[in-house]
Amino acid sequence: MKIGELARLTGTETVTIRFYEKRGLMPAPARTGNNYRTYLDEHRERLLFIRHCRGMGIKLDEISELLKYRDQPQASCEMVNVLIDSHIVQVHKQIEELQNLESQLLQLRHRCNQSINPRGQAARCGILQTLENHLPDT
Amino acid sequence: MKIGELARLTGTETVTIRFYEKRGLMPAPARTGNNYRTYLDEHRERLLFIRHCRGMGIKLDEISELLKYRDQPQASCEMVNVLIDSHIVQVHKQIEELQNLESQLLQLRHRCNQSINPRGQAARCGILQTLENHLPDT
DNA sequence: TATAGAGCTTATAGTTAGTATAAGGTCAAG
DNA sequence: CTTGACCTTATACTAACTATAAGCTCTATA
Repeated sequence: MKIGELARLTGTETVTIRFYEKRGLMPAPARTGNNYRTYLDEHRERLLFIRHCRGMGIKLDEISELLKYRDQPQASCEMVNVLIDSHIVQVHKQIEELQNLESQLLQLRHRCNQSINPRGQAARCGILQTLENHLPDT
Repeated sequence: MKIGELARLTGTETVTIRFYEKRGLMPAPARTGNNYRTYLDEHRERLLFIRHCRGMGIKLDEISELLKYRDQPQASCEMVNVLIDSHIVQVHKQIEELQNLESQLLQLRHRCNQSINPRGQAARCGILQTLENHLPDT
């Protein structure tokens, strides 16, 4: 199949497929006489694997790692667990940081002080003043 | 003060200060005879404003917007509210997406199947198999 | 047969918010 | 007089694409 069909089958942009090839995630496929890339089923499976990983937020470098294990069935899969575990920790940290940020933003938003700034002048904007002097709560 | 002192006072790298200048967030300051940048208190205040915004995850383009209102005290501050509100919505969406991702990752992790793959061979790795075929739960 | 449109090819630049590196000028202290 | 800290500029790199340009190939239709 040509790159367009592979793209359709996997929900991937053709440019992204070529990008993965340049990054070494996808092998350079055979070419037809007119220099078009031709893909086989194994390419589609590999690409789906990559896209599933991306859907989990796994980085391309880490996906390269995973592909190595996928390519060597006899290898130990211990590192796969390690990789996923550290990814989980990372995602959890991100969530906590964003929750923190959200509560700070909500506090900042409450500084709007519409009551004492009825004309809505920037000079008396409680939000701008807060950003000027310090972060809320600190 | 020179750039190094400004950097120390605001907890910003000197390169970042120059970067903000190039991006138009910080004005080009006066230069001494030896071509060193010289900053005043108003520069320090502006930079702190920027850093506080960055601490809230606000993008540089949005900070440029906020600085415009900061520079025009008579202007309406309505857009400030709008900007912060949309940022809050955005952060909330990110949190929800990451929570979704986390639960998917946890499910993936449970596919490890140590029991039926005691040697830990990649060929029987439940995680790799799951990534191969589909995302967990879908 | 000419041409329009879809699809393929490559290369390059832009996105975010810096960070890293190189190569060089300035200043104070030892 | 040289060492070290500090300043200057410019360029390239990060992640994972996306956008753009310029050009080739194939098929269908006028």
